[in-house]
Amino acid sequence: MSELAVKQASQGVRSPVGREGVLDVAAQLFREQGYGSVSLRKIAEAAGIKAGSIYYHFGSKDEIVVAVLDVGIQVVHDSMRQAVSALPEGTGAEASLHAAIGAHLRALLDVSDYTSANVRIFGQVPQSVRDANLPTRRAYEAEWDALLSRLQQDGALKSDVDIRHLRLMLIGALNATLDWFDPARGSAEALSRTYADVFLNGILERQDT
Amino acid sequence: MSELAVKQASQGVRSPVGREGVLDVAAQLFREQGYGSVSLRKIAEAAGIKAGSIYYHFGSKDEIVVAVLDVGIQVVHDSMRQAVSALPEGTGAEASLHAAIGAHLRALLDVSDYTSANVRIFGQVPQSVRDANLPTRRAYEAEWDALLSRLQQDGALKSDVDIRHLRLMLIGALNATLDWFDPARGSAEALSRTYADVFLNGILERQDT
DNA sequence: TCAGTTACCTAACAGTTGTTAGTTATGGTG
DNA sequence: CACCATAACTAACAACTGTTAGGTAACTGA
Repeated sequence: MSELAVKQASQGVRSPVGREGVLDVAAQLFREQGYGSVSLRKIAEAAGIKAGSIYYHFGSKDEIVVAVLDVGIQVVHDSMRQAVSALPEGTGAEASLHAAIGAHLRALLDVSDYTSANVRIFGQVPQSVRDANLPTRRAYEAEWDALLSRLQQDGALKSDVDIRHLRLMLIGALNATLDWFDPARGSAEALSRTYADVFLNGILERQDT
Repeated sequence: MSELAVKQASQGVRSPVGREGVLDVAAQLFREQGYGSVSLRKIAEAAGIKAGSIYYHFGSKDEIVVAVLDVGIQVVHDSMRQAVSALPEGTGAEASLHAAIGAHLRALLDVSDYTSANVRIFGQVPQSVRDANLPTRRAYEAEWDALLSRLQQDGALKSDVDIRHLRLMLIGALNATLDWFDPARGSAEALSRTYADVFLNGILERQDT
């Protein structure tokens, strides 16, 4: 039984788990165990209900997965947009990129089971589920492309780097941290500083200065 | 039926599929479809034999997966080590890193179903299987750490970058290309040039020069 | 009080999974 | 020829999967 299930059981009157409760538990299990080894019965047990009851809230397993994936992108998208738009006007490329990278990493590593579940299981999920999540994904990608294009047009980024490529490389590197990052041994904050510095300035020792 | 199965069937005398044939087919299916949705019956059918027959060559499904994962690392490890050791003595950091990155990307994107299967399914596989693959993995990681340390000791890399972090960031970014790279629309060769340049020099436009 | 809604439960279904035991055909070796 | 290892096959198993139909208890508004 999950914490949620225990909590429910210890209360005299157990309030309904509901659609949201099922979704929360599903996101957590997907993040921890991946898509393939999380069955509806596992989700139900962790939520403190029976498997059949899930069909009161959702029409199919795919419907749950799609919902988790969509929320996962929305959370990181909101986080990133808010962080960037909160910057004072005329903020430089360095600070802008650092803010965006920090927001992405925080959502992924600290804040949201939904976002980490998305990154973890997107490649394991049936094609139809992936397709359903695509529009939400594209919107987030467009946000990044807009930011990077703006910086490039300001002359802050090299004019010969391809924006799409750069975005794929950047987000790919950020998402890969999920495989090894241990929040007990480092902060997402410090990580984002390292990543921003490497991407902005490279790792080569320079003769100038 | 797979190409292999068809090939076998069209020959009058079908030569045995064997352990190797099963492994090849398994690697290809894992690369294409991930771990969860590839059953022993799918592997068997693609190989042109029946599911039960697989147990003549392997003791369990896990044993197949472990074998695929190990070969996948060995291939990319050999490729990378050979590329770097083939360089003339005194080769600079730029060329060394470019060679290593190129070797990794070629193994991942062009050459080996085993390597791409490894990257794709490692995160989907049971803990016990992951553990069995760990020693092989560590050896490859050590090869990278050795290369990066050497470059740093030569004074070519900034002295304040953490080697382990850098390796995780680099390999993470490289492996992430598997999710979107289309060999029909670009070469792994060109990709490795882009990646090496970004990591070495960064994306910031510079005032100097 | 009573009908309606909400949120669950029970029990079963058909299909798929990894795995096993026992059998069979083939080709080389004494 | 008989013998034996190789490499497969058939048929079944128990467990687990997503899913469905029908039932039940508790709260809500009239």
